[in-house]
Amino acid sequence: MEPQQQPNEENGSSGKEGFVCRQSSTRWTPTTEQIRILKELYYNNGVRSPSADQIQRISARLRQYGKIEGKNVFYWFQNHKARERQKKRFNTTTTTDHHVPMQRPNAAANGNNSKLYPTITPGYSSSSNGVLTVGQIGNYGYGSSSGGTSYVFFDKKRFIGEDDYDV
Amino acid sequence: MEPQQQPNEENGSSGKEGFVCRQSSTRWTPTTEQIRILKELYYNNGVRSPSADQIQRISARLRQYGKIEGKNVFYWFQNHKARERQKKRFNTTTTTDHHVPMQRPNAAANGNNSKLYPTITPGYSSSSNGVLTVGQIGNYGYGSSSGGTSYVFFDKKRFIGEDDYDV
DNA sequence: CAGGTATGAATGAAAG
DNA sequence: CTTTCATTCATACCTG
Repeated sequence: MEPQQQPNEENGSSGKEGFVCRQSSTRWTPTTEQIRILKELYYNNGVRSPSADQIQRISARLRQYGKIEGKNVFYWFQNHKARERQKKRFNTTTTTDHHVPMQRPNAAANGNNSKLYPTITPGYSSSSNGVLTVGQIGNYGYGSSSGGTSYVFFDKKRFIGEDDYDV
Repeated sequence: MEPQQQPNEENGSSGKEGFVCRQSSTRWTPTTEQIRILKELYYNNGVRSPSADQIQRISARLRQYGKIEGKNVFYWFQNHKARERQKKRFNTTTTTDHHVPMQRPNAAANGNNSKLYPTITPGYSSSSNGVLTVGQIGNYGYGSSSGGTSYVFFDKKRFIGEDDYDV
């Protein structure tokens, strides 16, 4: 289980792109160094959904160890978080019965299960840049701020939930 | 970006759209035709945040190719736009440019103004509806200073409740 | 070579 | 508008 492939770390860093011929055409295959750093960020720093700003920085750092794009980082965190949550989802009600133990929750993998997320490190969040998304930044003139702006105004609930069905 | 090969594209183009095989999912699965049209609208006509009127019309048109609801169209545009922006965000550094470098809604429809979308005509179209579908131009519909009340007044129930009142 | 699993990528839906 | 969640597809890679 968990056949963590160890494709050497030659991929990009100092090795050659010998294998690149095959993989480059398709999806990104992270190197062990990249994975290590990503996990470090995830578990150590509590980074779970990095902002665009952080993604840029992370991908820039990881690029030292191999080809990588911003979206790779983005997806990695998305998936990692989602899968962790997904696995946990199984184990909710009733602790007695749970057959098909396909895979134990990686309790030891991260070790910090006790506290789950070691805080979000309240200090670092907005450290590097001060972008902070204030509503809509790119308000290019077709501003909606004045009138009935977004759809939220007309009852999102109605729109989606459709609780009411008047004609 | 969209190498997504939709394995089920016959959702309505070449057969009964009743059931595709295994579409018991709650989630809308657009057909290739629907996607093609949506992209056409997005890129050719610059439609990015269609108004309620437009949504209704678009969904009606797309319904020919498969089951679809207004909210699907709504979400599609929202997602498409958001993802395009987002992708750009972690790839480009937000250096310089603080002054409306924006993409105009691509009025380039000139010459390409085929009949694909019957109601997109730049002027207006006061048919029975009299909805006035602003196609391109930066004003995405709710720019009217006088009649800007469109949103708050339109019937959202139309989107979801639009079972088959049309035609 | 076939099968299974882990995981990158994509996107619909929705929350904020 | 922005961000996140959930689900699914596609594929790399391990295993027998």
